[in-house]
Amino acid sequence: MNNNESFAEILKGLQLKATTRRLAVLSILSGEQAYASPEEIWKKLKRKLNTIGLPTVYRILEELSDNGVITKIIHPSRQLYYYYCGNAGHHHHFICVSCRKVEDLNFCASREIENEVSRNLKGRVLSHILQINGLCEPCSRKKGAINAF
Amino acid sequence: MNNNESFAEILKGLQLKATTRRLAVLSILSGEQAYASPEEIWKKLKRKLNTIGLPTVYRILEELSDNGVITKIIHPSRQLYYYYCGNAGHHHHFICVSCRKVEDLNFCASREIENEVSRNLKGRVLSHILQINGLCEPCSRKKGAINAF
DNA sequence: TAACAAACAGAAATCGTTTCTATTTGACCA
DNA sequence: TGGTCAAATAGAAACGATTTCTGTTTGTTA
Repeated sequence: MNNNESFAEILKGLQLKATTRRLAVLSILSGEQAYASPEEIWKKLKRKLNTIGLPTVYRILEELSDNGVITKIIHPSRQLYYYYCGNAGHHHHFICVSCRKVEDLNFCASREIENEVSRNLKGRVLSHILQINGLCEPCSRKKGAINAF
Repeated sequence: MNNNESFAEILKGLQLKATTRRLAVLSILSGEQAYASPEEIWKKLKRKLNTIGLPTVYRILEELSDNGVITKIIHPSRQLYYYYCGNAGHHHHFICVSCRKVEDLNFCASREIENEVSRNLKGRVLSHILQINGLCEPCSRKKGAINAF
């Protein structure tokens, strides 16, 4: 239960109680290879815990996302996806409009954005979303399906 | 009715009938200084037309957006905003998390994105969303309201 | 262990968006 | 210019993701 201990410390640092639900959410997200919707996460949680409500999952994901423990991304068909980014660092995503696979991108333009905003708008950047929609390599070989959304 | 004539031509080019509703939507969006939600646009339309349904507005916005006549942007609180981009060219947006004002940014990283995606993922870029969330200059002077969403 | 605030379950509400069906409108042609 | 037909629309209803609400349970701290 090494993981659970470190998760408990993360939560403690955020002044959040280390509850069974929160630890279970972190445990599932950290084992996730890709992205998952609140509902998908909820379904996996139900296998581990006797009971857990979908509203609870939403609340926990929101808390963790607000605190930068996980990241929320915007999928074009408007469901929200989350992923664990504990030590992955800030990066962006490529979403295939055909098969809906999500891939990581190393590219980040945060410095240019920061410059542009402070120079021209005199505003303050809190966060940014960069998301690329396109066709992944396998899908780009196939025909059709470009207007998937 | 100069505008209406050119709007009619745009629609004709897209093989869409130049209906009263579509022309009215284009007329309103082209006069919009900022961004508007489907519902806001609908409310303005109701002043001009005796009847128009909200589903009709959604459908028209979707059609125009699909055809690149207008652009859809994603607001963090998940409402969709649209703006007329007839001759404005491709650009991105800064959204103030406090007052929700939307400002244009000249910055665009499309070349870097293109490079990154074709080199590392061997995929094909169709579109991208870059959206910066932060505090606009007036709001950054005020206190609080950072966690507006 | 007791006490209290925080977290939670489950039901229900909310709200943006979409679907469905009957009716109307615009484009084309005689 | 009027007739015809497919496209477009109104209005009601459905949908589905997310949030709110209330009473109950859980974790923390002393």
